[in-house]
Amino acid sequence: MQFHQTVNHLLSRVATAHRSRIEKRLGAIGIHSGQLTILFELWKNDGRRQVDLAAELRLAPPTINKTLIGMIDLGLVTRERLEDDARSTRIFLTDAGKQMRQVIEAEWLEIEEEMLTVLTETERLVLFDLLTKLKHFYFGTEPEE
Amino acid sequence: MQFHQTVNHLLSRVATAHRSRIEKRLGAIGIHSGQLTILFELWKNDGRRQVDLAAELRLAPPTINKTLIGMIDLGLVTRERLEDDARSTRIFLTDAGKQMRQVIEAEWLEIEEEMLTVLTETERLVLFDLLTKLKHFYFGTEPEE
DNA sequence: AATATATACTTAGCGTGCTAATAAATTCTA
DNA sequence: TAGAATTTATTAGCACGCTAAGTATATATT
Repeated sequence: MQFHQTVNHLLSRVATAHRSRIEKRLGAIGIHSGQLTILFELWKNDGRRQVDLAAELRLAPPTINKTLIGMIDLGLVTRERLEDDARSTRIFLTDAGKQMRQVIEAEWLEIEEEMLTVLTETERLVLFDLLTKLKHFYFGTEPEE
Repeated sequence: MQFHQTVNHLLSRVATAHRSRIEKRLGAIGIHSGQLTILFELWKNDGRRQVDLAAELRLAPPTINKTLIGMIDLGLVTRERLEDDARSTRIFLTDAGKQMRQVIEAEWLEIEEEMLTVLTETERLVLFDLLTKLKHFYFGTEPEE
């Protein structure tokens, strides 16, 4: 059988290379891919609970927790216990975390453009559509955003 | 800006979910995704040097090294110093490593099918084509296999 | 031949993902 | 209301990716 000719395998290899490239580009800014994933969520909706971030991103609670520790150290976010439920914490962007958006936005679009140089405009749209379908498969959702 | 509407972001999220799913499925067999990546290469071409595996897969030498240690522990491969160059080692599949192929082959195809249930036959082919182009971008190669 | 450079593997340490197990707080239920 | 079950965050520990630094061997240079 041709393992190498499965979407499975192709996606795996491309994904690793993709993340590696993103890490390298973000590294210059002083940030990591997992941190960015959370920043994206907070930029969209600040002050979420950890468990809600985890659920939204389909990541395990310990993953969120560990990444947040790094982000607190970097001064990107703060944590606050809820008053009406001492189990939970809310995560808030600091000014630094908010301002980071400008720089990352530019970098993110550059990465996007570079990656898509090998595709035509039509192919980009098709790829976006197909990845969206896969995301719905993995996330078990209907279109939302 | 809509970060969430970039291929970049979509690919990142899908990739994480994809790997997570693969890990879960392979876990039942007692193997991990990084190990499988190397197995794929060895099934195609046994007895490679570590540095060649790293180059072929675009992974850093320490990554290969660490993963191989786990595979040796599992009894999937063996390491042998080259006689004519004591710096290098060749990696050989054990019988266990060879026989593993049967089980994984079946599992791999199942995962492939499940993932692609959300796509039509045409979409599958298009996705394969687009991912191939991205792979060439990241790997810096022309079609080879 | 002696030194310098390059190559290959290894070790140490980090971020991102996971599961399992703990601790604390809340909510449910009998 | 007391005890049980659930929820939330955390800690510990693993695999997989990376870079930086170290060691050993091979090759080039002088």
